[in-house]
Amino acid sequence: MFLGQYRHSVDDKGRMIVPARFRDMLTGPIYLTQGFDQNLRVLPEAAFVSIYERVTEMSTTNPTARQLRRLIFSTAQQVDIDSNGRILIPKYLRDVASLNDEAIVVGVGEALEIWSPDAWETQNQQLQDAESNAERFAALDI
Amino acid sequence: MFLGQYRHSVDDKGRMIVPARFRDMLTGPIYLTQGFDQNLRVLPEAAFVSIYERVTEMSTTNPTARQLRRLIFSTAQQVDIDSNGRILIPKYLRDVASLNDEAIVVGVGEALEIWSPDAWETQNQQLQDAESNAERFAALDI
DNA sequence: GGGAGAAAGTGGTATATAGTGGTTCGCCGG
DNA sequence: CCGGCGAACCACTATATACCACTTTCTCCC
Repeated sequence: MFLGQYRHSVDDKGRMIVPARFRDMLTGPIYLTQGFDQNLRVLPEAAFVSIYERVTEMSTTNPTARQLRRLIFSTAQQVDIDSNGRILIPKYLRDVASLNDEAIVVGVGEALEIWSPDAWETQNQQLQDAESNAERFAALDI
Repeated sequence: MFLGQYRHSVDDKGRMIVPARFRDMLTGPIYLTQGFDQNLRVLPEAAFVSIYERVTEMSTTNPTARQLRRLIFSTAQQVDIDSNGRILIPKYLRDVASLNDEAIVVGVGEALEIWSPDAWETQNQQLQDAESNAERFAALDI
């Protein structure tokens, strides 16, 4: 289970540390994909396969399904953790998320998200809005 | 069952004592999450897992679900009790609850809450207001 | 009621490891 | 054959965590 948030540097080659807490949960193949909110997602094999299956069984004749499929697979990349615990983020994915020299890595349960500090700040503002939270949580009925 | 309230110091590394009364009830994994009122919640495993499952099964393509997932998981952390009976509260969670050098730990039945002294004072004022209590609690029909 | 002992609470220090940056080696292209 | 780019390796620095020692408070026994 991926939890918490971390700030890490991205060097000019696009290398970024995977927070140590997450590393032992990422032993198998890792998939890096474009997220839905100007961010990136890091998926362990199981999570990626489950998305793959759901998207694949969607109708080919549905234009939206085709677009979703393109979005997910054309931007996806299988990456490895190097001997120092880093992954290499391809240039085109860094551009998608506007990553420069720093990134915020966020645990969201079964996956990770990578954000530019600015985008995360904006996102966080929204998340800390107490009133909307009341509505969000109401759906959960905790 | 967690009952009562305690005042404890938080050192500059974010370490805080778990009141001795609560410690033997917190043997398994412990989860620290953001609460609903600028406070933190300490949950035993079972309680957190039930939240995890409900949030995880929500759709990835639903923006509200994504935000809810971020809100809950990015502000959560699995923590351990060290050999001295303390837990380490990550910086971002101390910020959420405005914790500096002291915290109030409150038992609320199946969980604990951690408050900054100021926030607790405000909360306590409300709780001690007998007249509005009568009205508010009447609506609950216990 | 007082004293002693044990447990709870606090703070500091050292060390392992996480994190960062640089350099070299190899491969591919010109 | 030479040059450039990319990837892996290596070494250093910073930080987090685990360990240790001390103080204070509470409880039990005399």
